[in-house]
Amino acid sequence: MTKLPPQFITLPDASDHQGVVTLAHVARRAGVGESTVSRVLRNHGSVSRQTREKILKAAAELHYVPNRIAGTLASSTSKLVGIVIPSVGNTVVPEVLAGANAVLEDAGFQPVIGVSNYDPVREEALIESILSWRPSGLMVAGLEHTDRARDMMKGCGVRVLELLDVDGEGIDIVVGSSHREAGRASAEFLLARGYRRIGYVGHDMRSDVRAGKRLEGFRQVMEEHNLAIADHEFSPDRGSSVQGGRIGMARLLERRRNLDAVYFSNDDLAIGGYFHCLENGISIPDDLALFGYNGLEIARLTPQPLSTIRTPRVAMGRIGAQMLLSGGPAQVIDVGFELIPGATS
Amino acid sequence: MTKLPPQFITLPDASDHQGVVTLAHVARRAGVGESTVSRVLRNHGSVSRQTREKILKAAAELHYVPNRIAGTLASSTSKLVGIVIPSVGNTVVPEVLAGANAVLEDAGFQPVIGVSNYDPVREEALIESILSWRPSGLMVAGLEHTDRARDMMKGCGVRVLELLDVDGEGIDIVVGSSHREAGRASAEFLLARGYRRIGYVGHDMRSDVRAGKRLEGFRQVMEEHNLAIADHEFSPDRGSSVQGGRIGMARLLERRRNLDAVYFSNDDLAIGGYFHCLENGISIPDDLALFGYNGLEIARLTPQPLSTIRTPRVAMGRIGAQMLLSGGPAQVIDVGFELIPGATS
DNA sequence: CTGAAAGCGCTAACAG
DNA sequence: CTGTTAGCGCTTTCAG
Repeated sequence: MTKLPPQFITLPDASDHQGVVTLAHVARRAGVGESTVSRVLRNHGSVSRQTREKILKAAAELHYVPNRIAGTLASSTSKLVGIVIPSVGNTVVPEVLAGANAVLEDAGFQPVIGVSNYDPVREEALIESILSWRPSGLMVAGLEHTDRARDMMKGCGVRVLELLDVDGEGIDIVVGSSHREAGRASAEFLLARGYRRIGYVGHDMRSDVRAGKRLEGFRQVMEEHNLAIADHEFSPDRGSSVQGGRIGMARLLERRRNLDAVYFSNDDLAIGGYFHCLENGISIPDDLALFGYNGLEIARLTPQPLSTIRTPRVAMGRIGAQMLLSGGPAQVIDVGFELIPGATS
Repeated sequence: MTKLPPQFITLPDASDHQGVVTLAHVARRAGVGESTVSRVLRNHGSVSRQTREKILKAAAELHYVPNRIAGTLASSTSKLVGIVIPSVGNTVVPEVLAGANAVLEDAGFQPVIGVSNYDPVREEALIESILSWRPSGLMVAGLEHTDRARDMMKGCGVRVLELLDVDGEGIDIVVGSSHREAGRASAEFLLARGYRRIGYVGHDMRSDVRAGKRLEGFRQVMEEHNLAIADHEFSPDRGSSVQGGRIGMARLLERRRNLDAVYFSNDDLAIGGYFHCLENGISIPDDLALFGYNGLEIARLTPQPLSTIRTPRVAMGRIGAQMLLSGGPAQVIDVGFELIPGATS
């Protein structure tokens, strides 16, 4: 129907090193049609050995780099996966990311990431922004999102993976562990060892919902034993911080000298608390027991390994990514956790 | 366990189309041309208040999410920035990333990342892969790359930022600090304090070139004083590891009981070594001095803060990203480093 | 096995 | 201020 005046049809000159090399350049240089080049470059469809080699040679000579933007638009199948993480500094996130990334890479996917900084509103904006790149999957942390964020994730026709937590309602695929149960297990462990006057050192609960769930579980068990957390101290920091644990610990002990155990919202804080004890000659676990969460490498290598709970973080990322790409049904996978009794309790 | 919502497609007024809402739908619904919609949605060009609102309303009603893939192709200006990092687990990378990400986000850019795992060949592949998304900038770690990787970065017409190191020749923009100088400064510091029998505990030098440069600088100074590193131990781990430092330290001391100081390739290893000493009653710094590299938070919060060198990592990422986006000339920025005398030397 | 042609959804001149 | 019209570079029928 529409025809271009012949004089406007200027096939790109293969020897033209100015603009970017396109598939058309390769085609022209190899003396074949564009579609054939496309077939060869994607290893799709059958092409004679001869032309294939001709094309490969031309592409190499021209230093051709395919334009995936164009490819994605044309095929409307993207090799992009969106990832929204709460933070990069956190020790947990990198491990989950590493597991996921390994799978994604093997499958030829490229992650587009956004960092929400534990802010749901920011997360919402990032999700929208990332969705506009038309990824074929989206990974987010946790189950708590703004209403609009949930709506977008539900309605965008893209597979969604929610990681790290199973306590709540998911959108599509959920891979994580129960933080409430982890909190319960921690309390049960400490109580079984005879500790009764237990304090808590945590960080900002509003931003780290999962730490809040652990505390909730911990409290539940205490109440079931007609006990309560003796005192608590919250570090103002968002997320983990050794310094926060150190200070929180100092403050807590200043107020309560009779505690026999302290439960920390995570290992970073616990290590801070541990250092405080080391420095102040507080004997562990005799004077005071410590319990963390995460199972960080460093916490297992201190002179006295920290009692803590570990989750299979790398596996979480791996499994999640596999499910995201596999096209299976929506489901929840609880990867569980492992309580590691250390020398601090 | 859970079931997939029966249908994703929620198009309030999908009179004639299947699939996702496009700009054309919005245009039709608002009764205007596509280009007008485009103008409004991008806040570009002038549109009457009336039609603008009509369009915004239509877009909202249809839950329109723009397709940036199409936009990028059409305008051939991408809001993607490629980032290739050696690892996610490393403490250094997240901080640089955080600095860079803050700038990128403010400017509306989305990072596409790849993890090379300290493997130059993998890095090369990632660079090619990421370049195929036609980003408007590319950030990589360090100055050492395969020849082909360098060629691609030079020839792709995209601004390139090399981070973390300035000892060598850069491609375009370089933001980092001198590792050789850091190594030299470390040696000078230890020598000035009177230490002479100095051992070294490091990790795989071939993968972490920058650690190798530090060691080189350290050795230079030793030689200038007619001294040599007494003994060394290499952890097989790629990158940092507390465990590696612990084991390396143990092995080193087994062989050499007369050392008076140990230089570590980074703080993670140094902390491992420190823990070994704590546990084995080795008095620091009287029996043995320790020196690291990185200035990690945790290394400054141990009962005895570690002597180490710190670089402005977040600032590095920030400055680098700013330069990458600003369109300025190619240049090298040495952000310097700070030697932090701790209590371990 | 290969090429021609019709878009993918959006932007960017141009006209009006 | 607004619509029309070509493409962006690639994939994908669909003929040959």
